[in-house]
Amino acid sequence: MTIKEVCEKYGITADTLRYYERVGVIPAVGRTKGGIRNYTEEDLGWVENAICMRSAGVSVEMLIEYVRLFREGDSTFQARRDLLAQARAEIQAELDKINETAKLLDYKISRYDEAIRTGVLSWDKDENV
Amino acid sequence: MTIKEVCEKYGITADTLRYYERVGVIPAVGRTKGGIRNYTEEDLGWVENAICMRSAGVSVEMLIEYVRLFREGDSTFQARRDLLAQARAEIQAELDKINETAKLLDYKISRYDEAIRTGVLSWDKDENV
DNA sequence: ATACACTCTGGAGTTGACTCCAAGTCAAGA
DNA sequence: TCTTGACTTGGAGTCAACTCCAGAGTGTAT
Repeated sequence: MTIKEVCEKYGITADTLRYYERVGVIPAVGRTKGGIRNYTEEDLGWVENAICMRSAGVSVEMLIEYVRLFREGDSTFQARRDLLAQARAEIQAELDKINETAKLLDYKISRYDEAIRTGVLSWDKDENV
Repeated sequence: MTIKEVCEKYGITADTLRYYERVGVIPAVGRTKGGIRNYTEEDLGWVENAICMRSAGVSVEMLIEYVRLFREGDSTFQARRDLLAQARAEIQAELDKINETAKLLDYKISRYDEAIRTGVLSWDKDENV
């Protein structure tokens, strides 16, 4: 699969794919004899994984570390598990923060709706913005 | 309240507080006659709000727009409500993505745990990394 | 009144994660 | 073979959101 096809499949730019490979977010992709990238199913698995993790805010640095450990082989199983667990904990913290903010936003929006509905366009003085 | 006290209260740097004020994430803070910031309870409400929204990934740009609308007065009630609703939708999308990734991570971690426990350090060939 | 910690401003620098570009190479169709 | 569009690399540029700095002013304790 060419880089263009991979881009279209995942809605990502070729520059980003090359960047991911260059810095090690995904392992090196095989090439044709002319030097052009030829993505295998396994490569696509790595690409998919990178996109999924990045979309959740897992850092590029952490993904690089994971690939590095993966390349070192079976002796890094525990280290890889621990890295994933760390990523999991980080995104859980993120989830908690976002949920809290979501609740606050829901409250604020309901207060605005009420104010707009009743025509009373003011807050209690003890209430923040 | 001085900037230092606000920093300590919220675990944020003075530079960030001044930055937020300079770009308009929070409205201008009152000063002593010598020109030193003196945060009121209302200012703290804005600071708290900014920190909460930023921690959930709401953009600085959106917070600036909210403060701008707020300063324009009651005629912007609907616009402010809509902006909050937009922020709410954005963080919901973020929540959905993170939850999806969390599930994948949980699965991967359980697979690693199983592999480590049984001593069988290999995946099925159809399974990605 | 002097020291010392704190604060001010404007502007430059940093970080993470891309994103773009130039100059050259590759490959499929006419 | 020639053209045209896609691909290559290395390196520079961009963007959001801070973060740091120099040089100057403030304020309080001795």
